[in-house]
Amino acid sequence: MATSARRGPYFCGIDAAMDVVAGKWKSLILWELHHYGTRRFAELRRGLPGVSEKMLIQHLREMEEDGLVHREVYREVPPKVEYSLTEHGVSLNAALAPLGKWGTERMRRIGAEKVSVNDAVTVRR
Amino acid sequence: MATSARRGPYFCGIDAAMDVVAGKWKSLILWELHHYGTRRFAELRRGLPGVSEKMLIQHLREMEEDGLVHREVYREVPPKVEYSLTEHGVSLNAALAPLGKWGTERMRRIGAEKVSVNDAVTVRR
DNA sequence: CAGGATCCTTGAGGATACTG
DNA sequence: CAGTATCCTCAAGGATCCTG
Repeated sequence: MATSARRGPYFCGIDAAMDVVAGKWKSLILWELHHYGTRRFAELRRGLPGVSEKMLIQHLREMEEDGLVHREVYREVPPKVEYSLTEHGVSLNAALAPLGKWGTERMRRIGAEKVSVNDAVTVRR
Repeated sequence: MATSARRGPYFCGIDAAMDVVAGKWKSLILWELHHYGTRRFAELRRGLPGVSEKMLIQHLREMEEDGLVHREVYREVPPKVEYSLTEHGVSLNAALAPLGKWGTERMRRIGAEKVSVNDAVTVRR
């Protein structure tokens, strides 16, 4: 099994929350699922420019295991799987909002660019 | 120079904030400095059981560079250096509060332990 | 006391190819 | 379409020793 959250022991609440949010794309997945309500695998893939299939599925599995994401499988051909947030996922997303605001403000302060879709793939150091 | 924040481009505000908070001990340093107002190097070291001197100074330097921490040097013998939060550091700490609350709630849900001082050194995988 | 300088381990994340 | 399975890179973090 791939790496998931430690599930403690933790130094404090932030430590416990970061444990679940850590991972390059998790906060983005959270945002995407919150924004669209429900998303298929390929849709998420397109929504997160630069993510590999491996990392996407790995993060989704971990978030499912951590009770943030619900995975709904439709037994059809071709396969169809829909991801959505659980109530814990929704509440985590809400708890992240102030941090997001702070970050946006910081971007303005230091004059940081937003990543454009075209160079998204090569953008992260 | 050791690794610091990317300073963009970012996908979103959370991305930008996480960039600055990432690092194993940064949120703890933030909390410690906020709680005590001002702390010396050795005091921080004792307050963060398990941190190495290298990581502590590295994180402090990065946080200083990112405008979160103020470093005050007293030209005495023996040396004395005091660290404190800038107003940006204080506001970041405030923005982290809801996440901390969420994490505390999660710890309660999954029955995670708080790390005790004695096993703190060996606790993180 | 408050760091610097080095060397080393480990695991997150990436690239690529394959499958039910 | 929605994943698996491998192999590989690279940098965060740890251990240890040294210094103004």
